[in-house]
Amino acid sequence: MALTASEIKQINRLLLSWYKVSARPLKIRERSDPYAVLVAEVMSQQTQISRVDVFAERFLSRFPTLRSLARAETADVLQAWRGLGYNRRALLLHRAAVASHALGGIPTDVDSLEALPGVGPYTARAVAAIAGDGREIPVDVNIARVVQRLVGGRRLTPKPLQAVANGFGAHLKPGEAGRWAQAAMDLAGSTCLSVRPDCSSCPLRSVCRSKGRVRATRKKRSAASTVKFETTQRWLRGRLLDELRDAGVAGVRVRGARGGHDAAAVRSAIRRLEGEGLAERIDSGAYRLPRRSSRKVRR
DNA sequence: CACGCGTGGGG
DNA sequence: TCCCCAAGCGT
Repeated sequence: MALTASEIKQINRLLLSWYKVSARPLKIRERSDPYAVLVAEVMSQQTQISRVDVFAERFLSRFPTLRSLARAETADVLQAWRGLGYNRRALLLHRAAVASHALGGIPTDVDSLEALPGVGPYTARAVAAIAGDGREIPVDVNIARVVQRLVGGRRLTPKPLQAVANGFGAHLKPGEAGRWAQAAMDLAGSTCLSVRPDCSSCPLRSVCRSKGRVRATRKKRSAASTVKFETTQRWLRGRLLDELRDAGVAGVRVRGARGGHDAAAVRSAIRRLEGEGLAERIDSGAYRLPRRSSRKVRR
C-alpha cells in the first residue's frame, strides 16, 4: 500500500529536522556551482564518502572552472586523477565538461544532465537537486535501502523505486531535495545500515513500515577462488597507467612482463587502454597519456 | 543484463 | 600482512 500524503510529509519533516542537528554534509555539496557538484558526485561513486571533500577540493584547485577542465589535455586530467581509481570516469568527466562547456554550462535539468557522458540516473538527479531546483530524488544504493524500508521492505525495480522516491520529492519545497537526499544518505550510513540497522535510534522509527522487522544478515560471498590481485586486469591497468603518469610527455616503451602477466598480456592491455582513450601511442613506439581525448563524445 | 572498472582504508 | 570492500555507469 502506498504511503499517504500526510505520511510522506511527516517523513520529510522528521528527516529534514534530524539532518539539521546531526548530519555531516559534504562541504562540496553545499556549493551551488553545478560543476563542483558534478565533480563531487562522480567522486562519491568510487571513494569513501568522507574523503570526497578532500579529493574534490584537490581536483578543483587544479581545474577550478568548467572552462578550465573543458580545455585541459586528457593527460593533465588523468594526472590529477592519480590515486582516485576508475580512470575511465576521469575521461568521462572530462568529456562531460567538454560537452557541457560547448552548451554554455552544466545544465541543471535531469534530461540534459543524463545526456552527458558518465552521467546516469543518480548523478543527473543529484546535480539537479543540489545545484538546481530539481525535486527528483537521486537514488543510490543507500537511498534505495532507506526508501524501500520506509514503504515496507519489498524490493523494487529501479523504475518503481525512482517513482516512490520522487513521491517524497513532490512534497518538498524547491531546494530541499538536495538536503533530503543528503539526509537519507547519512541516515543510511549511520543508522539504517544494510546489515544491522539501529531502528531504536532512527528518527523515522515512528513512521517506518519495516521498523524492527528487517531481515538479519544477508550473506552471499565466498565461492570465487581467491585470485591474486597481481594477476588481474585491474592491477595491470593500474600499474600501466601509473607508468604513463610517471613518464610524462616523452612516454615510455611498454614491454616485458608485469606481475603475473607475460609480455603478450601487457601488450594487449596497453592496446586496450589505447582503445579506451587512456593511452596514446607515439611515433617512437612508446606510449604516453593522451594529449587529447581520442574518442568522440558519445551522444 | 551481467560484467568490468581502481584504489586506499579497515578488520 | 592479507583479505575484503565500496557503487554508479557503459558496454
